[in-house]
Amino acid sequence: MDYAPEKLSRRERQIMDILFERGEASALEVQELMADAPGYSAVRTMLRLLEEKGQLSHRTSGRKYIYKPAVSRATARKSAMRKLLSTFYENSTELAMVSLLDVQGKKMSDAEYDRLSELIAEARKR
Amino acid sequence: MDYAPEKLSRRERQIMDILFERGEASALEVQELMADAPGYSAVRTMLRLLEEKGQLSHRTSGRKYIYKPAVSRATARKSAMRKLLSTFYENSTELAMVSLLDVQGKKMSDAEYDRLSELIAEARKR
DNA sequence: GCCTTGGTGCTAAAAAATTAACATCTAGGG
DNA sequence: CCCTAGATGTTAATTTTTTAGCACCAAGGC
Repeated sequence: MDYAPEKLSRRERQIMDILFERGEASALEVQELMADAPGYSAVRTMLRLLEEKGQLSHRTSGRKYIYKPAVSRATARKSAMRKLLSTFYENSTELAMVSLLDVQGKKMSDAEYDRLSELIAEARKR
Repeated sequence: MDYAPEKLSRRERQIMDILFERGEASALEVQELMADAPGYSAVRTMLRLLEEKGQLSHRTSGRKYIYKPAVSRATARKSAMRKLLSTFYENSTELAMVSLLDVQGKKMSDAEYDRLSELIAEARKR
């Protein structure tokens, strides 16, 4: 299965992104994390609709609802990475890696570079 | 400057993605590339609105308009990669690289792995 | 016990996005 | 010259999204 944010509206997507980043959150927390946040009611309605569509589930904690994505982070990650590759990098791992190494702006530590090399070595073996 | 697709509606975003992937395209081509494509008129309207908002520009080719994103691919790439990292990878280059190496599904050639290692070596030097 | 606080449930209004329809223009073929 | 095909210009209707408002309910302090 994969996660298809293309079907979601702007606000729905914004909320899903927050939940993927955060893991899980209450309506109030979601609101606080939203850029250009609308009113509390609006946020709650969207959470409810997302749940009706099967994008979210919730558990209760005291009187609160805590929402989280219905799809695992791993699944969503994979879909998102694929979409990024196809949209911006002509499906080229190499091009994407150039961006990836560059994007943080600051240089990484030697230990980090070692770790990255190791990841490639592992992938090669497999 | 950076590219902020969060402000765009679902369809607008879908169109921008197509144009980033494709480089440039006419209204008809955009329509053909859209999933669940709406009518031709609808596509044209959205292209016009995107241009009014400054997201696109067009040139003419014969009687046709050929649209392309107002922002460079490099700029959009950087924004997209950053957003991906923060939403799904806790801003960890390493986590992202794991996905990146994994996502294509199939193994790469030795030459490709060599090239990737080289990229890391270069980044380290800099 | 009762009031206040902080949450949800539900409904409807408002705004925005999406779509279609029709008018218009222009190049090219017969 | 005239007609058709294929494109854009413009407007308005429809649908979806987004938002707010109010009713209700439960837990905790006084």
